[in-house]
Amino acid sequence: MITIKDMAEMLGISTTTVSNVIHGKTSEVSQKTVERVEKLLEEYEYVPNISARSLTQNCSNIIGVALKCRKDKYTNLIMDPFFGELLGALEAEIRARGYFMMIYISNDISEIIRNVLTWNVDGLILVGMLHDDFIRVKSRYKKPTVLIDSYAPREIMNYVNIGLDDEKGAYEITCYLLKMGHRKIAFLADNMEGVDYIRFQGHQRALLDYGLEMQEENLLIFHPGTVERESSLRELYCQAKNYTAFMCCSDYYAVILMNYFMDRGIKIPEDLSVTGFDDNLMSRIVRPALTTVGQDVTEKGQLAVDYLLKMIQGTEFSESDVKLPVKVVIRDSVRPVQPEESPKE
Amino acid sequence: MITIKDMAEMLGISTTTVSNVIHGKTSEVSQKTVERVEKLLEEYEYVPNISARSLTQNCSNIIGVALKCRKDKYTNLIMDPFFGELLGALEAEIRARGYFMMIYISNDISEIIRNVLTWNVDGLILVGMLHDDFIRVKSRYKKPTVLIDSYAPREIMNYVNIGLDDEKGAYEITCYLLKMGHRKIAFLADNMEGVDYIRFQGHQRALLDYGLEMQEENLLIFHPGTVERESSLRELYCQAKNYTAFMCCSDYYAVILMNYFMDRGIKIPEDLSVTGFDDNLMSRIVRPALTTVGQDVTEKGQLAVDYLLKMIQGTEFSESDVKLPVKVVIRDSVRPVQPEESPKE
DNA sequence: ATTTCTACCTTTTGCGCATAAGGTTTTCTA
DNA sequence: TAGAAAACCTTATGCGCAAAAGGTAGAAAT
Repeated sequence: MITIKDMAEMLGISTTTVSNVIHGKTSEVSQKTVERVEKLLEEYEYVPNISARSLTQNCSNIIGVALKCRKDKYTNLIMDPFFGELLGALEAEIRARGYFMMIYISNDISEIIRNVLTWNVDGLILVGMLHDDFIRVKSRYKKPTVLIDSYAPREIMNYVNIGLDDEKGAYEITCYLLKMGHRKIAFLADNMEGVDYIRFQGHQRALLDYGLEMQEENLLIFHPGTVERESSLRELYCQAKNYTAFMCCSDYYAVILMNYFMDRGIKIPEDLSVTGFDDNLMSRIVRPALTTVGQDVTEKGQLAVDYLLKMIQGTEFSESDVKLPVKVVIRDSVRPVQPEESPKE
Repeated sequence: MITIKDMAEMLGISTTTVSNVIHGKTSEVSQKTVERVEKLLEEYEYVPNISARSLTQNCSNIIGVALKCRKDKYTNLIMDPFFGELLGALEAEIRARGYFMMIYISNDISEIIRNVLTWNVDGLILVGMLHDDFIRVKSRYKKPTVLIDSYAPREIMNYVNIGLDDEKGAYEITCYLLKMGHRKIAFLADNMEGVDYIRFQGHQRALLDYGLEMQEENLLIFHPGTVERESSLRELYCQAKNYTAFMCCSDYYAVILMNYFMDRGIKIPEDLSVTGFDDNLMSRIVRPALTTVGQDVTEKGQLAVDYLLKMIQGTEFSESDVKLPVKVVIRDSVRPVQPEESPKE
């Protein structure tokens, strides 16, 4: 690793001059000197030491990305492909903008913030956080922050939230189910906060439009990491006969459930219809292909980075809550049903 | 952000004393002073500035992870869930060991190495690299490096390679197909380098054991990012009738292909058997569930980090090529066939 | 009573970089 | 031809931290 000082000594000039060449301030350096320095830069493949630069500039060029994601408890694998997809989109955009990406897969926001401060990270992207995740955050945190698919108290930090029009997505896919004749619909969610709650509201609105009311027993909540358990799935299986359709808040849940049911003889969509949310790779790959709510993950990632850099660079903008459009993607996991038809055994 | 200097001034003591308390060198500081400093550390939530520490220590506590992965060209999404799974495993282990993780999704190793030097990264984990990826690397690169599922020239860097016993895995799954009566087997790979080539060798060995020889036309190569194309899939579809089984070098390829075929009326496994490699989430979720070669991704990630830290800390060890065990996971995508039976139309 | 030791501090230095401030020349302007 | 300006340098400083080296008391050892 050659340093500016090394090169300055080799050429018998000052470090300032070398630094000026590196930063293209060639108006202050003679053509001849520029060439001599550039030759060395090439020859020794100079790369700046960002730690040092970060010290003087008080910024690091790092963007921290924190994922709270469905991660297998024992194996630590990221199971839901949605997160991988999003990560790819974020990474591409962050790099394209000349920044570095540091990731944390955790939902301990205090820990994340410690890391962020430690590294003097320029900005933070939080994915999938809920209100409760923020309660342990003591200090008021002031770094530029963008949330994706999250729900946070406004008091604690100034942020832009990038999400989907979840209410509309849930409304529309519920309408689709209703239009297909379904009346006994189970709503399967991670929790009753954050995006899942918004989706629930959309679901309810659709029901009301059809003169139905949400019954409490139709709301099935399985916290992250529990739906995969045999016991949870068996419980769902036992309840399946009460419904003609399951509306799930993620493709991941939908697919897990669908397979468990199918393995036990429930025919989908003949006996039971299932819908997802996200439109990730899985929904296209399972059979029957999953009817779900589609989104543009690439755009989500790009927008997140875009707003974050605006905040970092101090560009003015007014949005603080961006809702990306959403559309129902009809595939093969829902079949029409006579409204009066009761759920099959 | 409070600094050591700030606190030293507030207490009217030197920065060294504060630093000593922070590092637990309390034998050099009076109990009373220790307490005064600790009170401030708490109160102002001191976090060290790692950029500064990195400068003095000449190490950064960052581990760089570079993925060369099947990424959708236009959307930049990471499509193969295997990478997400691995990323989760790596992140957990890296953090558990007190390091930070910086990721690059790219196959431009020169660029990666630039980043690594710039950040003074302590070590590097490269995933899925091939020999050719290294040709543009000019300088001899000396940082501790662990490769996962890669194939690199030994001259250019000193590394530990973590992989699977690919030869055995391919051998065994081929034997399984042969035992089931298959004789016309297509071998579908990303390329003829790296792990895919090793897998090919295992495949060939199995064929030889059964007195068969690999026919050139049975080797189907689709470079990353091309197999998803309609034209590639159609080409495969046209060739399908020549085979009774497709052996794929990844679950991703297998699943893509399976679905395309099934959508066009080919019954799997009745008309055609398919096998994968990796055993990621998809293989469990598709129907028919995919018969594939299983591995322990968590262990792969843990071992990679483990060896990397050994290299970083200078612990002696002798391995330079670790092959993790592999086992055939039999599911539902292969059916027995009469050896004399010719491929179905 | 002198020396040695220990407990507890501080001063100083430097990591690599950026930049403010300060020099010379040489060239231009009035 | 004096004075200003431009062109091209250098010196000095500090970011936050760690650690080597250098104190200064008072207690213990000789």
